[in-house]
Amino acid sequence: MKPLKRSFFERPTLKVAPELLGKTILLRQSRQKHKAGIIVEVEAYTKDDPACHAARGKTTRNEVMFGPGGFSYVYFIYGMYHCLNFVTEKKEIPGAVLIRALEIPNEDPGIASGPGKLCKYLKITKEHNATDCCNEDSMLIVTDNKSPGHFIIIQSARVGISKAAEYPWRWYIKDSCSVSKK
DNA sequence: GACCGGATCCGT
DNA sequence: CGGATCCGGTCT
Repeated sequence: MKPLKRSFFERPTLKVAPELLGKTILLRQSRQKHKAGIIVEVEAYTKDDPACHAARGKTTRNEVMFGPGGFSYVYFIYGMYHCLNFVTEKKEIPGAVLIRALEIPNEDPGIASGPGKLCKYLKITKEHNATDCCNEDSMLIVTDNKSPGHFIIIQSARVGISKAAEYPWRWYIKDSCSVSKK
C-alpha cells in the first residue's frame, strides 16, 4: 500500500481537508495485521484560526503542526479521549485536518463515528503522535481508496468549539451512516 | 504551584 | 444536560 505523498499534505489546509474524504487510513498492528477505515468526516484548523491549537504559537503539544506536512498530530482531551489529525502546509506554517469519523468495513457504522471513538477503535494514543504518515513503513498511513465510490460532500460549521464557531470548515460525506452528527 | 476549560461521549 | 477524568497552557 502506497501512502499519500507529502506533496498532497503540503498544500492549503482548506483544500486538503475535503480531499481526504473517501481516503483510507491504515493502522498497522503487527507484521501482517492492520485495521482500515474510510474517512467520512473532517475539519480544518489553520494558522490565524482562533480555534486552532497552534493559534498562539508553538508549544510542546502542538510542535508537530509547525513541521512538514504528512505527519500525525494526536492529542489527549477531556481526560479520556484522543483525537487524530494530519499536519498540512509546509514546514513552519501550522495547519492540520482533524479526522472526525471513519466508516469501518464489516463493523457497526457507529463504531468510529466521532474523533474520540475512532481513536479508541484504532487504539491510537499519544504514542502515535508525530508519525510520518508518508513513509510506507510507518504504523499509520493514508492511502487512496482502491475503488473510490462517487459521493456528495457537505460543508458545514465545525463541532464542539467555542472560538470561530461560525467558520464552515467541516466536511462530510452525505448520507454516510458513520458521520458523527447530522 | 494552582487553576481552568477543553477539536468528546454516554447515559439520563 | 451533567459527569467522567486529566493534562497543557496560562497566570501567580
